[in-house]
Amino acid sequence: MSMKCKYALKALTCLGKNVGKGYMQTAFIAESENIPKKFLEQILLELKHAHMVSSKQGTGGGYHLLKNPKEISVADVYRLFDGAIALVPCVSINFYEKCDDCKNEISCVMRDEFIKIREGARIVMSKTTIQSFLNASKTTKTKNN
Amino acid sequence: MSMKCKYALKALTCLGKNVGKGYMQTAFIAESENIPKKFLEQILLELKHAHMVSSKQGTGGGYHLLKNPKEISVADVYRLFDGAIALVPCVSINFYEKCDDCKNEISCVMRDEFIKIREGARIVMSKTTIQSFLNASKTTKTKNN
DNA sequence: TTAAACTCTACTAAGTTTATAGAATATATA
DNA sequence: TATATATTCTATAAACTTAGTAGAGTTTAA
Repeated sequence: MSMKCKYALKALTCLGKNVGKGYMQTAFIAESENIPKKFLEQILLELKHAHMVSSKQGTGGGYHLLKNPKEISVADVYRLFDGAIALVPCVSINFYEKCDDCKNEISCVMRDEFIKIREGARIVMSKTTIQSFLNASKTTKTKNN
Repeated sequence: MSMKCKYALKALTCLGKNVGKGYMQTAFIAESENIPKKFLEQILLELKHAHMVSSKQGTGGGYHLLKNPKEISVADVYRLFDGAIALVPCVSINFYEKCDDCKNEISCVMRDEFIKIREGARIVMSKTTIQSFLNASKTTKTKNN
């Protein structure tokens, strides 16, 4: 996973703690999550364009979640920043491409197995959401923090 | 997955078809699997250094599998060429590294979830072996080939 | 009017990927 | 022994990706 994608997940989780409390600024998220501010600006903008967050400019502005934390999965964020979950493009659901080196996709002996691997990853990445991270912070974690 | 890793899996499967039939040459594998020959040479050499294949130089030489196809998993080959299966280094079993941006690993709210995601991928990648690909080629696939 | 804060595009250094090139070494066989 | 075959090993390079940085512009509240 790229740093960009990881930063996005951290930023979304940070925003998830603020639901119902108005706008949260880039500078605040950057500092609390240890993310370079200018880089985070780009990331939040991409999340906005993907309709995961909403923003307001000017004094008192910032970002807030546009979706329920339960409805933003690691799979969604991964696809946005890093692309396909599948190991090879020819078994990708959302980023399908023909493999350059494959003569015949139907007769490829690896394809069916790669689909199983994709499903293994896809299912667990779809089940894990921003809410999963928020739940973790409510248990023992906060005591040691 | 890198092309290098995919080529390695294809080469190993090709060698798997030849078990008990002596040596198979790089040039033959390159042509039947559509892999650039000089690139494949490097890959086979790495597989040799990892003790997955054995080789013999000179006329009539080539490569053969050193392990049972059942004992070479996609996870093994992936780790050799592409490194960690985990999405983030701090939850990797074989390639552990501290995350630069994490202040405290214990209190990280994403870690436990990333471990679950790693297990989803790791288990299915470990179950899938060169034998799995060989089995696929024995069923309907060969008819359409 | 000014300061705060997001918006947007361009750029860049470093690292990775996907090869290619060529010389060296080992082996079988004529 | 000479030759062709085939692996071994290291170096190099072009293209692409990643992880940012820079800076000018726009919107908003006070």
